[in-house]
Order: sequence, then C-alpha cells, then structure tokens
Amino acid sequence: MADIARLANVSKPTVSRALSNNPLVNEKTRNRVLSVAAEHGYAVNRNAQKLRHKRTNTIAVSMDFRSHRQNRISDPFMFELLAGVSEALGDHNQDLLLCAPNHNDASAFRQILTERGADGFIILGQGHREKMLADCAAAGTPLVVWGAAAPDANYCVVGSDNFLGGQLAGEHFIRQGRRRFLFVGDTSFREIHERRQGLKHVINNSDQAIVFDDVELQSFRYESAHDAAVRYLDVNETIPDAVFTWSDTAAMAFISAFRDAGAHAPDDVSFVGYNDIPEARYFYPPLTTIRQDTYQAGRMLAAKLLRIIDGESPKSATIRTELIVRST
Amino acid sequence: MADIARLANVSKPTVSRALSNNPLVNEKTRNRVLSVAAEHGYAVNRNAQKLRHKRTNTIAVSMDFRSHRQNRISDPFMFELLAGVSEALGDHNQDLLLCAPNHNDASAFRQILTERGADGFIILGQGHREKMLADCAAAGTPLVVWGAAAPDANYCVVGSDNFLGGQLAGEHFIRQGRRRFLFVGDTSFREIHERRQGLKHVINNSDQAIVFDDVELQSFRYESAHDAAVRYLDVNETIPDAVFTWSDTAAMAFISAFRDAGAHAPDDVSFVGYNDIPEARYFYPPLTTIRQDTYQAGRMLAAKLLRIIDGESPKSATIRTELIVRST
DNA sequence: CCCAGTTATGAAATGCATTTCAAGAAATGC
DNA sequence: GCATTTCTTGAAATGCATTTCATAACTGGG
Repeated sequence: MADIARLANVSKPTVSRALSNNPLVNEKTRNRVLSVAAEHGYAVNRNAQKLRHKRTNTIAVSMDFRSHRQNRISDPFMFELLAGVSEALGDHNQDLLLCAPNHNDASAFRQILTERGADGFIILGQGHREKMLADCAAAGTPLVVWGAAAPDANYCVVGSDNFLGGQLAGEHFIRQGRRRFLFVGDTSFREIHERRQGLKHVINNSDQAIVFDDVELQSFRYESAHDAAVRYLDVNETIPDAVFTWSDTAAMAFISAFRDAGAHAPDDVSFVGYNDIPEARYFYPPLTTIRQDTYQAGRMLAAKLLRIIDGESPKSATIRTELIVRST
Repeated sequence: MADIARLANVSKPTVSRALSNNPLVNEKTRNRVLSVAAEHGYAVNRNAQKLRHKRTNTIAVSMDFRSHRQNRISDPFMFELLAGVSEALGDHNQDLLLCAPNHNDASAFRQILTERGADGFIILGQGHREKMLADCAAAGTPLVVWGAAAPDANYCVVGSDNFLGGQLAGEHFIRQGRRRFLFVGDTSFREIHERRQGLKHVINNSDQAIVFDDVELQSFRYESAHDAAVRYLDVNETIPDAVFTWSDTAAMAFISAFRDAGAHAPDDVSFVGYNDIPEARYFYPPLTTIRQDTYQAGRMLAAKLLRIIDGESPKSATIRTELIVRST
C-alpha cells in the first residue's frame, strides 16, 4: 500500500480511504489512486484488514463430515443447505470457513472465535450437541443452528416443521386406508423424534384402531436401514401397511427389503420418505415424500446469523414443509 | 499476548515461542506460559499470524454451487469429494475457505491469493473453464483440479479414469448380448466426452455390428434427463437395448421413461449409471453403475496442492474406477 | 579464575492496513 | 479583508504475533 501511495503521490491513509470508498477523499484523488492500484494489480491484504477491524467478515460453518460421510446420509439436502448458506454469505461479502470439528466441547468452538478466525457459527445439524451449543450460546458465541429447536433453546434455530411432516405422512396413510403404521428413524435426534410425535398425533386423533410400531435405527447408515428392514420382517409376523422413514434413501431401502419379502408398494404397503431427493421421482414406484425448502433455510441461517452478530436477537424460524404425493 | 507475558513474568517473544513449541525456550518457562495461557483462555490471533507469516495455511475450495444446485447434479459424489478435501486439510492444520466464484476470469481467482486469503486453490469441477485455469496455472497460482486432464494440461488434475469407465460399461453391454447402444451426457464436458470415447472404443474393437446413438444433454438438470428420454423415445423408432448415462440419477430418469414406454430393465434394456450413489443399490431394478473413489480423490487433491505450495510439481493422478454389476 | 561456548530471554523491528488527531487549504459569511 | 467553516490530506499510533539481533546467564576447559 505504501508503494501505491508513493506512485499516486499521496499518503497511505489516503490510499486506504480511496480503496474503501470513504467519502472523505476527494474524487479526483480517489480515481488516481484507484487507477494506479488497478494498474499494478494491487489488492488490500485481507488479513491485515481483519487484524485491524473488530469484524473478520468470516463465518464458520460447522458440518460433521465424518458422521455424514461414514453414515452416508448424503441426501442432497445437506448440500442444498450449504449452497444456500454459501450464496447468502457471498451476497453479504462474507467469507465462509468450513470446519469439521473433531471436538464436541464448547471450547473448541469458542477457540475459533477467540482466534478471530470468524465472527460467528452456522451449525449444520446439531446432532446430540444441544447441551454444548446451549453453553456456547450462553457464553455469548454468535451462532445459528439447523435442526429442531428445543422448547427452551437459548439459541436461534432454523428448521422445517418436523411435527407437521409427521402429521402429513400420517394423514396420507389414513387417506390410503392404512391401519398398521411403522416409524423408522433414530429418535434420539430431536428432528426425528418430532416427526414421530406428529405421526402419533394423527393416530391418537383418529377414530380408527391403528397399530403402531417403531424401528429404532441406531445409526443413519443406509446399509443398516436395509438390514433393519430385513430383520424386522424376519421377527414380526404382521407386516405393516404404512411405513414412514426418516429419509428417502431409507424409504428406498425399506421398499426394496419389503419387496423381497413379498410386500409390494404401493399395493400392499404405503411409504413416505423425507427430503424429496431427485431420485424419489424416478424410483419405482415413485416415492411419496416430505419436502423441506433447504436452500431457503440455508439463506435464512446466514441472514439470521449476520443479524445476531450485529447485536439483534432474531427468533427461530420454521421453513415450508409439504407432502409430495407420488404413487406410494 | 502482552498480558499473558506480564502474567507469566516473561516477554512477548517468549510467550510466542512457548506457544509455538519453539525449542529455544526453557521447558519450565514454557510450562508456566502454557498454563497461564490456558488459565486465561488465551489463543493466538490467527490473522496476526497469517499477516506475519508468508503462509496463511488456508486453502480456497471453489465449488460452483450455482450450477450444481440449479441443475441438481447433487449426487452425493460432490459431497464426498468435499468431505475428503475437508478431512485431509484438517489433518494438515489447514483452514478451508469455501468459495463460490461468480466470475470465471482468472483475475477473480488470483485476487483471493493476492489478498493473501489463501495459499492455493482446489477446483471442484473444471466445467468449461479449462482455458481460464490454464492461465491461472501459467501465472503461477497454486491449484489442483478435480476432473479430466487435457493432454496438454499445465496444471495438476485428479480424476477417475473416464475412458475406462466407458469401456467397462461397453464390455458389460457386450456380455449381456446388447447391440444397440445409447450414450447419454453432455460431451462438452471433458469427463463425459472421455466416457463416450471409452464406450465407442469397445464398439470399434468388437466383431459385432453395433448401433450407436447419442442423447446430447444440454444441461445436467435431472428433469431434463427424463424429458430427453421421453423425447428420444418419441422420435426414434428403434429402442436401444443398452443405455450408458453420465450419472445414476440420469439413469434412473431414463429407466423410468423407458418403462413408461414399455421397455423394461433389465429384460429389454441394460442400463449403466455413474457414481454408485446409495440409492442405486435399492433402486428397482438395482442399478449397475461405475464407482469412483471420490473420498480418496478429495484427500489426494488436498495432498497434492500442499506439495505444490511447497514448491514441488506432483503429477496428475487417476483414481480407482470400477464397474459395480447389479441387475441392469 | 578467565575465556570460549551454550542456552535462555528480551528489545526493537516487521508485516499491512486503519483510525485518530492535527493541520493545511479552500470556501463561506459578515 | 478577516474570522469561521468545511474539505482534504498526512503523521503517528494501533492491532497482534513473529523474527532478528543483542544481551545476560550459565557451563565447561585450561
């Protein structure tokens, strides 16, 4: 910057002001500085800038690749979430620092902030870290979370309406005349638990006698979904006629296992998946599913975090959640 | 840091050295400093560090979310690539800056480097930017690229063996006794073009009379794959009995359209997809596909870039590519 | 007991941009 | 024509950690 200053016959502060469009600097001077800078391909050093400012204009996004990849919950839905976040941050000139935290303790998160590497956090998938996140938030770490909000959450959560998702699935089953419901998912995750609650709500409010059962998946591995289906069919005598799974991929695994056992969708069994992945539409039979507007959610997460960093306290929000009826 | 120095009764340089495990500092002193730092939750300011060092220990990863999301080529495969990159960078203590470049000109890329925001680039999907990337590389920008290498590429490319992928598909079709091949994909992408070349190679070296046709997809939109299939079947009288598509999702769309037209897989038509997404296995019928070890590729990309930054010139590499035979 | 050689530590300079504060120049008011 | 604003601009301080260079303390050899 000193060089540019010399070449443009001004001082460093003037260059700095010219480059940041500070109105204090005379227009003619600004243009001269700008042209000299462009000519010499000069760009301000962002690290020096970040060091000087209080803001780093960088947002850390925490994504648990390890469990996602190993368990292959690789519905495009995580990807869309990230895309929404990325674009919204780009629009606000924020850098996106992608973190795959190894530690699940609050201090690891806080450290990124104390290192001044970022101004705040977007947590994609709270998993079982609610307690830790609550600690972080209580300690003043600016953060927003994708997922389902605990009733007493002290941080901002953006998620779909999981209870409604469960309801929609249940009502769909009722309309199809189904009476033997099966819920598939790991309810230790709040999102999944709420979907199950929504489904049960429909059952409880129905005047029909409905049988309900669970397949409590310990992990999200998609192989395990198929295994679980096979095992379930092996052990149980009555075959359910309505299966609501935590993801489209799991639904496909169940449909496949049920078919092998002689129970065909949609004649013998109805299935509702979650996320409306592209393949759901071309699956055979085309899969009924719950769609969440994840891209919008990503944008919303970014917007809310920026407001939090600016000192506001935006409220948690719920994104659109709808049933896509196909053939199952 | 000055505060810690005062509290530990030493000077700033000593604190700095103690924190960076510099052997110059006495062990007792180091421990004292470390404990004081830990006690007060002190962490070095990374921006100041980056400013001082030549290295930023940050790698920019360029991912074209816009086209990926809009076109929904959201096979988990991009995600796995990113996961591999993220983990490998984490292992080497590198930060990952995620960029969604709006501009396709070399200067936009270079600017991130001149701003000292990153030490180098990982480009996930070169698309139609080969020329620009060649300019970047020629200008000395450290970069590695996921994709297919041009014969005269002046930069390091990691990709699967697309020619082999095409060959494997072709040989599979021959083994099934198929004679009317259809290739589906946008060959303006080098990766896709090479797969087609591999397929044609099999045809040319076969002693059978094989018919070959193309569906040249203008875009990767998965809806368009289904539309293209419908249109193709509408216009053409003879129905192919072997279809090789650029992705599993596209294969599923084609299978669906073919089924509607009365051509059933695998009896009437064979299909080979690409990527081996989780759903391929539970699709009906289970989809034969080409698997690329994308996670490994991600790790390799990261490792090679770090070597380039260190002044070496690693060669382009090809990752494992294999045929997964299921029912189609 | 003195000199050379280690070892440990600190003062000051450095990297780069921004901000405060002061001052010079120009414009306005009376 | 002089006082007062209003614009512009620059010198110096600042943010934080690292590196160089110098100095102090200590060790061992003769």
